[in-house]
Amino acid sequence: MELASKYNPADVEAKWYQYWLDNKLFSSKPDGRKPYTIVIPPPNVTGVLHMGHMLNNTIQDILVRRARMKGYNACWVPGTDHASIATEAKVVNKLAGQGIKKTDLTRNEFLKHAWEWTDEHGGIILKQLRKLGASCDWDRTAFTMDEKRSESVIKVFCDLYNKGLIYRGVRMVNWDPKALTALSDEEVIYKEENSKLYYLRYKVEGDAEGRYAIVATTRPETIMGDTAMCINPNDPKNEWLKGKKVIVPLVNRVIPVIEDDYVDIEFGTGCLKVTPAHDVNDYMLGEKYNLPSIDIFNDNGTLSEAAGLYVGMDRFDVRKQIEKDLAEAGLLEKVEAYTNKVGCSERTGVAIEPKLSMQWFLKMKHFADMALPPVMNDELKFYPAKYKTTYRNWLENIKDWCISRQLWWGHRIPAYYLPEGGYVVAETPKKALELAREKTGERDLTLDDLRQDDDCLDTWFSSWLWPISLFDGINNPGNEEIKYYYPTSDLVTGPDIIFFWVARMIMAGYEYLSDMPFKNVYFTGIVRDKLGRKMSKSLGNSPDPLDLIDRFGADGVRMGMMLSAPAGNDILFDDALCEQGRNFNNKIWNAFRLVKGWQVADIEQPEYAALATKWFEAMLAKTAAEVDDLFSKYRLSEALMAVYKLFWDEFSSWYLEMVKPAYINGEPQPIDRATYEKTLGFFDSLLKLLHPFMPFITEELWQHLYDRKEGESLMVQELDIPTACDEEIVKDFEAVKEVIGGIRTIRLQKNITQKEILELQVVGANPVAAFNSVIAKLCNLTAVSAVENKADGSASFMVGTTEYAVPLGSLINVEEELKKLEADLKYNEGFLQSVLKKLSNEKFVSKAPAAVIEMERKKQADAESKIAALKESIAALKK
RNA sequence: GGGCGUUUAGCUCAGCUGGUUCAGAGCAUCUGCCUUACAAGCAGAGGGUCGGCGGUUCGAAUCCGUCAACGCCCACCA
Repeated sequence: MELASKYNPADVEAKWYQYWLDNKLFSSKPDGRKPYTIVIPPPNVTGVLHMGHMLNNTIQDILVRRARMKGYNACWVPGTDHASIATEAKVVNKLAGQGIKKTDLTRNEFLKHAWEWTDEHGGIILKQLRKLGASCDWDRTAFTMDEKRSESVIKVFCDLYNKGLIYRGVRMVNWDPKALTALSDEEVIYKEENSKLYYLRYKVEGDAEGRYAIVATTRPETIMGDTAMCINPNDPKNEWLKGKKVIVPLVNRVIPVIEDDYVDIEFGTGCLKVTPAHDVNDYMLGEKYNLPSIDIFNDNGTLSEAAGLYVGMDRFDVRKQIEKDLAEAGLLEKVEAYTNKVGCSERTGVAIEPKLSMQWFLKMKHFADMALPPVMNDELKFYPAKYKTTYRNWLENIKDWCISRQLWWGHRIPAYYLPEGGYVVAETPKKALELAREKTGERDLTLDDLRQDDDCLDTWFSSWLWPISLFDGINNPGNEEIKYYYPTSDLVTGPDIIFFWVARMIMAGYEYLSDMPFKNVYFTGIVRDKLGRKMSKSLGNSPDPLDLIDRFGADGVRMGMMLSAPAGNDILFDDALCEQGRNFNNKIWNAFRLVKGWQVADIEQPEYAALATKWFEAMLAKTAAEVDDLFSKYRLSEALMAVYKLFWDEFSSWYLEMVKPAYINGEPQPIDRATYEKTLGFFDSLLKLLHPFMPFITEELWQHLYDRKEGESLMVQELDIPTACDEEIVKDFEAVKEVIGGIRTIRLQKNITQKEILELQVVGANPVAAFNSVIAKLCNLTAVSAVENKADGSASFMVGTTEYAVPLGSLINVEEELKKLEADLKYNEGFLQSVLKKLSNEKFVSKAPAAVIEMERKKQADAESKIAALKESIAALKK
């Protein structure tokens, strides 16, 4: 078999992915094994893959593949989210490009366009995930708006309504004037903004002296909605305003001065304008003091007829204009620069307008009470655990969830209004009609008499059911799949959606299955560029994942993602990491070429090879145990690093070099069968350990390792490497490595090539005598001999307390050697001094534990013996 | 305003139930090698008073206090 000297991922990745698909290796059905389940955080249906997805899905795939190889029935369920606002905005934009306004379309016409868009762009992202190697069970691919999921959502809405947990009412909500819909509190992002604080003059009605109160506001454009001015009753400087009435500037409306200690005496002038329709706090004051409420805005953020002034102008244009007009009218005291936080829509970015409107809400207290304890007591674990605090904070201050959206793309609220007022809530129009007839007592009511609510539900109202609805657990409670796969095992997601999604899934889980939706949550970090900046389109610092895969191979990119992605820490992404991944692939590839290139013969196994296999077996066990442990702690990048070092350093640089057959007269020698078989076995184990991280190259090599049958695959092999490790040989071998390193250093310093054969002398007892054959092979030695005194003219070094010497005859430079030895001696004497100082400290000796003191004594003894040996060497050189 | 987190080698991080696994890893750097698997490589080497200060202790990267810088989350100060 001929293999190229460089690994080419493009040659094999598509082939093996298709092979896995053809053999249905990703598919999962309930059986007698233990389940391991992950539900994908559903990406937006029309989205494209970005680096965050790469990280997230690489982690999920690693977990799933590992679980599969550990004997679990692994099931990774893929799907997409309809992303109500985002998708509707895209469709509206697209239609606008064709000169079509949404308002010109009927609901059904619009939905037709939206579905067309979805069918056209939908699922691209899932196709892209295949390039990454994602081992999802694609037959299970779901969509939050497909039939089963939609049915689940409607069912749950009705159920919660019937339980009295959903109510409808007029409340102050976050209004997005661009998307023209209400938003939940979580969808509002507060951004710091450099704005201005305007000081306005409110003249006091009937004041002979023409006095005025000064009100500081950031929103002068809302004065048309003012229905009161408020002062703090305990504010002496505004005492004179008590009981007075003031005149709203420009508007000339007379409004009362009310008193409430909500007002901060220190802020501005201590006078607050009250605009109940456009500020949450003002709304509260309005309710308390029964103030009228004047809604001066249209839904799109322009001023309404009710404003009286500036009608039809945009709110921000009005702010500029009214500043001028106020100044001209002499009603603007001053303007100060001011930084404040402005709530913006998460999706459209525009400033949120608090707005009174009729919406549907879900009572959250009930859910919060269920969802908090399991996380706090670690039944449901968060990695990293610090997010428990964040979680608790939110749940302890939970507010009702505004679940209605004034959008068409989504699950339409199953509420039906009756001709005479009132409404019924039902899963289907037919059931609604029955209920309506019951409720009204009118038997001849028809469907045409009922009008379904126009709003649809918040996207998250469907995603919160995801771990349940994917297994149809809402529509078919207790079905075989939900019983088998639920609760799922791990959830991998970003901390940015801990409230939106994670918390709410936990709530839904306890509400509908009385159990957690997943056992562990792994929060990934945010992918940033190497300068620590967030990846964004506008900065242009986000690489195209598919381009990266082309350049480095999927395995290389996967490794690049994982190398610096400890749970919860942001990852600073750098192409160089993928390059490291690619290089590693090449290393694996070449090691394989070496091994498969050997001629095998039925000859006796050399002693060094027997030792090498015994040692590597121990290293393999040790690393397998370490990797198990790291996986149990979700420290995946460290697990990868452990395997990386095992393969590159221990296997390639040490083991293969030890067992590699020599060349004689330019002719490669065969390897003995025993070592060869062992080596293939090691390779097999290494491929298993590596497979979850880099599935493609490992499958390719595994298929070449032995003759495989059609349909066989590494991805379903059992990862069953023994973890019992021979610690003794591992420890001994560390010393062997040091001895070999010592000799290599001598070769380098003295410019002696590897081809020149040397001799090694061990002064006194040789603690690593058992490994002489290994040392001789790797260092090209004639012999390793134990001596009383080393030969004259030799270069020496110490490992532990043993001195090793390489006789070099005339090659040795006495001056240089002396210098080196004396420096060594000086260091050891200094070290001994510090140890002695410690040991002569009475407090230390009396208080430190015996084991620690024993350790110090051993240090002392070792240092003393080293010093003696060094002195001897120096004396010998000097004579 | 409240809460959380971070600060260790040039970079990214581990170590933080106090003591030879305590000063580590990978990458980068430097030196020597185109040695018959691999220059996307091999063999070596250098590099940090563990953010500052103070305390506890025989002993502190590790525990306590404090200051500083950076980051994140939450909150109705107009």
